[in-house]
Amino acid sequence: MAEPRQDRSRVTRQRLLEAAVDCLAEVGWTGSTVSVVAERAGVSRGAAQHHFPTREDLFTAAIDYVATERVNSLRSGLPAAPTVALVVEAIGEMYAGKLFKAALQLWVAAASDGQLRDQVVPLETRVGREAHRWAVEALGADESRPGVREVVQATLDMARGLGLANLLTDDSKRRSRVLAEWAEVLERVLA
Amino acid sequence: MAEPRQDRSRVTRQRLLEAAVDCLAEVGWTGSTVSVVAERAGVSRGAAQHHFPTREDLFTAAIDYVATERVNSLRSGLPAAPTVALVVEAIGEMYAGKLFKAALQLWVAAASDGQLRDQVVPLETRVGREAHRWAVEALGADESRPGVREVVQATLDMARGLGLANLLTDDSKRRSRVLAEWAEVLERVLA
DNA sequence: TTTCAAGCATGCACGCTTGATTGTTTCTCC
DNA sequence: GGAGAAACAATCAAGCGTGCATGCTTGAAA
Repeated sequence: MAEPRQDRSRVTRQRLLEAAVDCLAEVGWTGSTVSVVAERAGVSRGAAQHHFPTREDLFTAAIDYVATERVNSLRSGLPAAPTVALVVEAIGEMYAGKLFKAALQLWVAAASDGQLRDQVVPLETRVGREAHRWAVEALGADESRPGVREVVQATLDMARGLGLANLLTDDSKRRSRVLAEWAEVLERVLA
Repeated sequence: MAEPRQDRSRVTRQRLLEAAVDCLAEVGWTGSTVSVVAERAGVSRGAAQHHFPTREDLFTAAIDYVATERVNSLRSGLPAAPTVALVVEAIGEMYAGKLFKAALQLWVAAASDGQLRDQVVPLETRVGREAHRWAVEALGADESRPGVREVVQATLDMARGLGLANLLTDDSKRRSRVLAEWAEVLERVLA
């Protein structure tokens, strides 16, 4: 899809994508109808249809948007004094926000939709790789030592699990306790 | 809902519930229409409607069914010689099967459906509690020691995260490596 | 055996979403 | 300033899922 020429168009397009992400996080995949997204974006359904002829077009773009935003939030989020505890906490936050909720909806929808799956899987592996690299760097981990790579991955997987637990109820208090304890264990392992 | 009088009825009802779980795991929440579930169960749509007048009735029963099945699979799954590695592996399996996939669909659907959420949350907390108790017992962990409780929870959360990663692609090889490494760490922590 | 209720099957109407078509406004470039 | 394209708005037909209403079949009790 070519880059639009008018500024107004770019704005509308951007608003549609952001609205799509918001809707994904709040009303889920099937709840995010074109009408709902358009209304949230403050544009008419016809306008949405102009930019994205089909619903599939809209959400393939939205999936890309979610992936890049998640990577961006990684890049800008490295704490100044990266103690292990702070890094672990940051990883926890990464799987607790709106973007994670939106991505979760996409994963689950993609699990039973081959078309969508082919869109989501490559982007998700890319995000996962970036997150891993970020974590290794932030933790100052030496991946050449056996087991270190797996423990870093375990940290990310645990954060994902905590994020999932945080989906239905506010699990932040428990998450903090678990992450704090994990940070101590992780620090000993990495030392 | 009263217990049906005829055996045939109980069988049909059971088949519908099992089909509902299968469909949840395979085609997702919105894909699991009454027609699809009924066809999979080998009964007509009318029969399904007789047992569960509305779709909501069907899936409220299915949610209960999933919860009890998950608890049952816990109870029957304790390894004979519970080394830490075996227990961790068993926990990993727990979040890799069909029941987990079905439950995942329910969680995500419940995230944007207040009605469903009220059904799912209490059952899920119960399953979580059972799983935690089972893990503590199987690991022989001493929860009176500070931090032990959190580490056990972290193990379960990590398994949940790994299960999520296993949703779109076959992640079993990576999971085995991560779990094996974590088992070693966990053993040292619990000692 | 008869009878009646439970179990089961079928068809229809309603609401919703999507994608296409057509008409209207706004911007850009000549 | 005007022509033409891009952006936006409104309406229509088609498909799908649900719920209801209506018959038919089976089994158990009198």
